[in-house]
Amino acid sequence: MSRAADYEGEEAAAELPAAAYVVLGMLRLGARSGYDIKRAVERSTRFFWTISPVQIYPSLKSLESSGLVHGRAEPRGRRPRRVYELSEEGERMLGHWLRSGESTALELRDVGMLKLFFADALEPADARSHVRALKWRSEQAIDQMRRESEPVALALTQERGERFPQLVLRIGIAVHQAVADSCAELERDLWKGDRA
Amino acid sequence: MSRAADYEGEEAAAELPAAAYVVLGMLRLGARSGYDIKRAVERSTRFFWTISPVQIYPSLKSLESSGLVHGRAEPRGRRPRRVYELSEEGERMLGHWLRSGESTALELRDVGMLKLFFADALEPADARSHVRALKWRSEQAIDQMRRESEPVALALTQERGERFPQLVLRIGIAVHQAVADSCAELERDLWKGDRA
DNA sequence: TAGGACATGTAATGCGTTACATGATTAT
DNA sequence: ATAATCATGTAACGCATTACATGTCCTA
Repeated sequence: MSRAADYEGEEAAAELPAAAYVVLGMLRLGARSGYDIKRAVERSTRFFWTISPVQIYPSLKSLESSGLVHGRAEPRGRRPRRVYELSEEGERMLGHWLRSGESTALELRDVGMLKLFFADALEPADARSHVRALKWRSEQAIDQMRRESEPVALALTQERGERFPQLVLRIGIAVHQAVADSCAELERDLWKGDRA
Repeated sequence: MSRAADYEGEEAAAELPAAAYVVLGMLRLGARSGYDIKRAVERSTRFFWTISPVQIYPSLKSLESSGLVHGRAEPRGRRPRRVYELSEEGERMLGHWLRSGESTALELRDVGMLKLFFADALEPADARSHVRALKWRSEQAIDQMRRESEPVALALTQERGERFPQLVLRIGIAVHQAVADSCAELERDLWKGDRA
């Protein structure tokens, strides 16, 4: 029940929330349970799109009740567990969403950058430490992508011929490298500026 | 009234939503009316943090009722208009938020990248056109930053000595340049891959 | 036998968007 | 006269987060 009604519609023409497409997409990439999806998100899309576990399970239910996924119980011992697979309609829905991208408005949300934008209100030392923090954060991100995401993406390429997870990862790394480099440069400039 | 109560609290210790800090920050940078803030956001923070006009006016009211900003009516002819300025408490609140950044989780949301992540579900031609769209989008963003944001940021530096708007803009341009470059590279690789 | 990973939820709250609405001033 | 810009809102809705809750299985 819950929100199922929102998703239902004669021809499944209604738009779904982004989280639902993440779920559909992850099922398509081989995830079977809600937990699988949660882990996959943590290791891949997290860097440019997060969804929390709390969204995944209700979403799966809704998608099932509107026929976009098929689910069946598959308990492990006495522990309940439900596995899902994409229906043909689900596949179509996902494909439609992917192709409808022309209008995708540029969207990039980052509180860290927002804070830096207003950093003239801070003492120079605090501002510099904020820049360092941003740099560190991006370096950490690159590190994690290499350690956690890259192996998964590589496996997807080799085992299933899915190339894009790997390619998007490359963009993610490049973006964070750009942030890290810019921050390093800023740090130098700020240091000079404050000495002069 | 509306949400004023949410913001109130004995010592203004409660956290504000991010939108409120944008408002405070923009007032600090010289914006006076809600409309000023709206324009400032469109020309600057928009690239990494958007807030809509609908958030600005209620936010100003709430901030006023909790003493973080002072407002007074200043109509232009018969057209109503209200101007605001940061109070000392508001200044402190902003500063506190800016300094509390240690825990800022990495956050970057982009539907375009999300779609690209799942683009193996598309025909190669569609996938390539999506990559081109992403590239174009970043090129446009760079263009706009140079044309619209840079002059504003420069003015802030020269007229008020505020350096960070300009510096953050540099990061923004670098990020989009990285995306554009990555996409160009992807395009070539995809082309090769599909021919082979 | 205790801790960590597996597995799945509910309830409350509120932020943010979408759609709608209104009217004054200035420039063409 | 008409359009664009200035200026400020209201109402409804729903996604998404936070906090909380529960229990199983496996491994050291």
